[in-house]
Amino acid sequence: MAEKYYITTAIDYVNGLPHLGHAYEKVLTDVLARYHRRHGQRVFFLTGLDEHGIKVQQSAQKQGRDPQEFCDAMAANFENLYRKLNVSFDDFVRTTQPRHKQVVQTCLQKLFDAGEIYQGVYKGFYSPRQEQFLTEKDRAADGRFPEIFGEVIELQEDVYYFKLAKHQAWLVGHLQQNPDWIFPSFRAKEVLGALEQPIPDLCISRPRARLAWGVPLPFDAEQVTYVWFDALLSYISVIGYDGVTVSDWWPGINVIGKDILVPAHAIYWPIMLRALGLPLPKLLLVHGWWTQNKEKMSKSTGNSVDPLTLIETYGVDAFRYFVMREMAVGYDADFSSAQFHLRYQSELGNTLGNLVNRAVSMIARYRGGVIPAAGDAALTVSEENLRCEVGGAVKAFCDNMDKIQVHIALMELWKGIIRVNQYADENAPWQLAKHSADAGRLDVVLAEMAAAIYLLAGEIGCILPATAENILSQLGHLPPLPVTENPAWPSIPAGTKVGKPEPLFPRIELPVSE
RNA sequence: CGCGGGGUGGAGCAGCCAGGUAGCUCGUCAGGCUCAUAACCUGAAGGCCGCAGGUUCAAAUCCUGCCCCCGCAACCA
Repeated sequence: MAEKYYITTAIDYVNGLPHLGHAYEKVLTDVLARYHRRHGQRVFFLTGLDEHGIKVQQSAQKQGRDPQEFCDAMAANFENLYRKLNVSFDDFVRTTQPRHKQVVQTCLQKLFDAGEIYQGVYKGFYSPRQEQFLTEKDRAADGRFPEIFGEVIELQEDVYYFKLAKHQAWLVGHLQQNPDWIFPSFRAKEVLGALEQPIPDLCISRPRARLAWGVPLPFDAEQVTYVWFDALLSYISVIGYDGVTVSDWWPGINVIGKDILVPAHAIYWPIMLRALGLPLPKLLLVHGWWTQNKEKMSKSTGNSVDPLTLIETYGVDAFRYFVMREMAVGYDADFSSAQFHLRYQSELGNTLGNLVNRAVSMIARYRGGVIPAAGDAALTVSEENLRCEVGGAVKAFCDNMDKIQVHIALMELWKGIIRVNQYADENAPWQLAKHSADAGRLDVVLAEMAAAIYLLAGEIGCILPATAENILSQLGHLPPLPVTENPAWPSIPAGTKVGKPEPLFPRIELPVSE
């Protein structure tokens, strides 16, 4: 039985439009899912949306819509983007789906019965105008609450709490004993830092009167669950959890942004799972943020990047390539459209696109479009070196993908692509074509180039699925190859006819605004 | 002394956790090629890897201190 690989993205909150950060996370997760699939593993890839909460309820109200209607409309934006990004998710969870809500209720009841949830009170400053509790952070410099909150009153509510504090020591121990549980490792330091302070129990409910848009508590119809308790369970709800057994997909890998590591995924989530008697995720893969001109992206400063515009201009694979290549997994990276354009032009167009184009063109021109069959006997040291080095590039690609170093994996893979360009120049098939005495040699060189590209298309397909398909189609509709560390040199069936040479990444004029 | 990240040839970045020829894209200079998307290939110039100590046969990489830059927090259910 093939090894299983379960991976999830964070579920995005629908109260806003998807941006570069959302797109990046989905592509990263998709790349890992595709890699492991092509590696022969059984993969389940889950993404989805977080749709409950006060913000959604208020936004829906403002538009005079039913919350579910509002969610459906917003969900379409996300799903649309992810489909355009070629994100190969196996399921799409929405926290408003009955299949999810049912599991949330099961978990709540189970934890309530086990004494992990108890009733308490919450007291704080409340703004009726904004319909929200205020915190110290909301105070202006003079200590008063800003005008937009209107009259602020002190309010007390009955709510339910989930016991976090009693699990704190255990969690610290887990982090210390499993330094690789969070990737990159420096993120674990932040968690341990946060855990040096005592953590209060987590309030997990709201009175229904104030917040109707949520999952009702099974043991108190006047309350609904709030925030993370609902959202985090999406990682196990749709793969199957009945309160006793969880689907064998679990545990999996949770891919998240650094903003939701502490406290949600590194504190609430493991403690929830422990209280439920379930294993912790295999890994928390924490990625960084995109900045623009070194500043945090935000709608208010008008510097947010719209992935859809980039996809329309450059194509989906250009976008996927850029975000994978530009960001060192785990760290922040800066987005610049000049850099995007540069990578498109040089690495995609000149290095990869042009290689495929020249190879297919030569086969068309010199061999009537049929990829020549060359026997192994005719091989020279030039082919031996090529095979060795392209094979090395594939291995380096895999090694780095296994370590989730996607940016390095791409760099290594590109060394293989460059090597094929070098091979072409080294053997100059356009010269061989001038003399009939060199016909045999020309066959070998053209076949070798085609085979090398065929092999590399397998790895390319993990990152750039549409491009890989395009390459295989231009090479005569070859079937995709699996990805392995030590691949055999591929053989192409005799008589395979190449397609019409089409540039993979046509040159694009820089936008005038640049 | 709050927590964390960063400071690497002209630009932008990898490499650092698992010490051992300083890598990638662009730019510059010189040459080659003409199959190909004005693309491709070769060679060269250009780095005291923020500063100062320490460990080591060996440090961009580990340890200590300092200087800049950037995020996150500072009783946010």
